[in-house]
Amino acid sequence: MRVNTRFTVAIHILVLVALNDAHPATSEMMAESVGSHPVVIRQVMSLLKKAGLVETKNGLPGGRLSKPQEEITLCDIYQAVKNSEESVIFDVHQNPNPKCPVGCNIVSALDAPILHAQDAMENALKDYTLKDITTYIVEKYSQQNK
Amino acid sequence: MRVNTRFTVAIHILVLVALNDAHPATSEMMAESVGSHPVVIRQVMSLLKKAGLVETKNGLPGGRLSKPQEEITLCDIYQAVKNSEESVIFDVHQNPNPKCPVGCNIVSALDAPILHAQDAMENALKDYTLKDITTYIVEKYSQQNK
DNA sequence: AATGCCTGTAACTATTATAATTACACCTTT
DNA sequence: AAAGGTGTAATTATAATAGTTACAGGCATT
Repeated sequence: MRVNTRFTVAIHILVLVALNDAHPATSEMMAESVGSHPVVIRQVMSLLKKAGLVETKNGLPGGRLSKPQEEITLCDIYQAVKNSEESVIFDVHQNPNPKCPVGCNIVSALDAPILHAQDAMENALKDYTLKDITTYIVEKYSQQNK
Repeated sequence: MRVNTRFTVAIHILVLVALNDAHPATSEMMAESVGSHPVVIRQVMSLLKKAGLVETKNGLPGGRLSKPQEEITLCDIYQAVKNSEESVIFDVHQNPNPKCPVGCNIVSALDAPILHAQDAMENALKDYTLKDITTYIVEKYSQQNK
């Protein structure tokens, strides 16, 4: 698997939880759907839980959404799984020369633009809710089985 | 140094080129300002050259901008240094289970939102030009030396 | 209350992207 | 021709992150 997939894995998990019809899926079953490892599922689930998007009970398989699907945006999910390292899309190079007029000011010069880009990205993610994703998947699937 | 810093290194280089006052900087000098290795500078420079943002002559130190600073947006720079891998902010998990209704459709379900977020980010980068960055740096530096 | 199945999480390993570096052919100026 | 630079391929080192192991603890069924 590639890097940085926690975000899409989180969406995948939430779709499974949302569509879960009374058959609580274990982390092992979810891992099979996602194509990953049960512990990865539990780790991501833990982040989603901390963010208040999902509720689980220790020892019991599955979980359920804390809010209606329509109220969970992809931005909420993104913020749930991002860590502080990733909190900004771009990393600024670490060791610019403080003795150079450019080197000593490049980092602060880039603050605003990078934040602006980050905000724009997160706002764009607010245009989609979990409901949009589940709806797409359910419709696509029913077409495929027509 | 951290990952993914090509973008900010590229900006740093272009600022040096833009502010370069008749003293062509070698890749070694630039590397000292950036806090990196001369070859990294040449590699990034090569990408900027391919993107038509900068002109250099083999064998000769330094280079010069192909366009006025006002016409080079941070988006232009971003697109110059991104590779196809990074062309999308988020990687989708690679092995969703094709036998699962969710697994077989999650990737295409995420296409639109991810592209939307990517576009929003790139558009936000268009709000800043190289001129904005150099102006900020020059002003900040002159304040510091008042 | 005991067993079995599950979660939660810490800790470790493997993988992989990317920065750093080495090496060298080729260009330019003196 | 010599010195000093670029361009780029190839290799190594580093670090982020996915995968995995291990295990303590919760819950339900018996």
